[in-house]
Amino acid sequence: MKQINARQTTIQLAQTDEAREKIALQALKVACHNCNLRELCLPAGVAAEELDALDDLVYTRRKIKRGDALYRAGEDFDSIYAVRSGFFKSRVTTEDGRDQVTGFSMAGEILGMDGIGHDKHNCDAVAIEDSEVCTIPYSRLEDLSAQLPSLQRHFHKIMSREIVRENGVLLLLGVMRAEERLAAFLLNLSQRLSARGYSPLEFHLRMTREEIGSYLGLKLETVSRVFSKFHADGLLEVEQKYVRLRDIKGLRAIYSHHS
Amino acid sequence: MKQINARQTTIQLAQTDEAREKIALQALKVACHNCNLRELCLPAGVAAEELDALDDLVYTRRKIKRGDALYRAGEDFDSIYAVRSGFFKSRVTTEDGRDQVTGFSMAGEILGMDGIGHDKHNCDAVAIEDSEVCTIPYSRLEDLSAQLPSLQRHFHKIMSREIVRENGVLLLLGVMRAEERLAAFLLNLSQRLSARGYSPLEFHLRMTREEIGSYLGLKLETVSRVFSKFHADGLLEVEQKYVRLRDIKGLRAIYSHHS
DNA sequence: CGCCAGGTTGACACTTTTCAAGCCGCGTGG
DNA sequence: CCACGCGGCTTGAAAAGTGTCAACCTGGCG
Repeated sequence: MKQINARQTTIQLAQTDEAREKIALQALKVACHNCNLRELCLPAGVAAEELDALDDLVYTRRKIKRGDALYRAGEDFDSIYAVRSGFFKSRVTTEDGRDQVTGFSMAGEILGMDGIGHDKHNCDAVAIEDSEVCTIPYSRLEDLSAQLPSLQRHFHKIMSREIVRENGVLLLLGVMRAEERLAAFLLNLSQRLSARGYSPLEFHLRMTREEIGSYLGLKLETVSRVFSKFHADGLLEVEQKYVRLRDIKGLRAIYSHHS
Repeated sequence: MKQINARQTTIQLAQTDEAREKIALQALKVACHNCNLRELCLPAGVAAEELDALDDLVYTRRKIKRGDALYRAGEDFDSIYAVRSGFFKSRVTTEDGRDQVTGFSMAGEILGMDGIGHDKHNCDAVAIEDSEVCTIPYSRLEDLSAQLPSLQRHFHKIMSREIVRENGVLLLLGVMRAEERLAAFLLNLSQRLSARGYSPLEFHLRMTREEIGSYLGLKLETVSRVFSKFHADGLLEVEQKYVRLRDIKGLRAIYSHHS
């Protein structure tokens, strides 16, 4: 209903520049309830009859070129982002310039929640391939989630899951050895790709060895060596960025049995 | 206003057992607007005239003995908790039993947000000294924050800050060396104690070397050695759990200059 | 008063890093 | 279309940092 009203408005104004711009925005605008990422993204759990209201939430998509930042640490926060397509890394940096990749984000995942607490972003989000995001103005999300309990509930879940995810990475960095870390990383990637309809057994890594290493708290040479060892042990095949998992159970054993 | 109504109700029922229990609850009940932790805790940022409504939120305090768990991984989630007094550690555990302390919580800090995402707690919260918490039923928090924008906003900030805090720990575990980790830990502790009116320069560690090590991704022997080295370098005095920081700038230099 | 958890210190082992050399493959420009 | 260059990857050898194991100390509690 709201959508129809919006369309009428743009038709009324169709003669002006402002209107042309508005039409362009309309074209860009993605109805969440038509989006194939619906079940993975912010609208998951929002009642179908309330989905229309979400169209007020997502105004614009934005394309980010490989290597460019969606946002950087220190920038003012005003929106969170849903990844439409592509791949991002998030990273934090020490005063003296060393950095740590804190996560990789793929389609349907939400970025930018680090900015809410202090109205400034705390980390960089960098596209590691050409990507597209939906921009969700935070003030609007606040308003809307006060009205839609299911949206509020799901947004809380998304933030909480980010905390849980980071707990997992802490475990990785705090107690696991190099082989366990890489096994955990590959299994996690496999599971998430699988949830998006890709093969869980073979995929292209979008990130470099250095980025994997930064995420896992290892140097790129160590990552490379562990890949080679996994290959030698018949657990996987690896050729540059292409990976084929040959023995998922073997990988799982490494990751959970402490060698 | 709501508080007065509640009191009247208890008086009406004062003859029954049920009522006696209710009176006990009333006595336990802490009005957030009388709590000296107000500015650090969930009510921070909630408008004064709305503080009364928070009394509906916090029903009960609960005492937790040193060594006991406030909640454990896998338990059903239904409340978050505000630390009234005492000290907690949070920890996650691998399948094969190794564990990682993910944080220490002191008065005014919020625990349990890991449970929202999957309706189960993801980690253990264990008191490391006799402690007391305010129980905040999550369903009530949801309802109330839909009505009080300032509460919603502040709760989001608290969750976001937890994400930011964990980003910091990731940096610690991912790129820092033992001395930097311990320096960062001590400076963080000093700052938080200072915010609570304690001396930033001398304090008692509530946790063992092993717990510090688990948090920092180090073995207890390494923690002990680094303490000894800091002492030898004139940065601090340490005697068992008592610590006196002698050279804050020196500690900061270690933590930020990568020596 | 004695026991025991918690802490310190030393010697040695092991994992991961560092430094170095060389290879591969992709994209650009001639 | 091919040659070239460079980022990204692999591998080796040596070094560094932290872990492991063990002995001993200390202080608080029963």
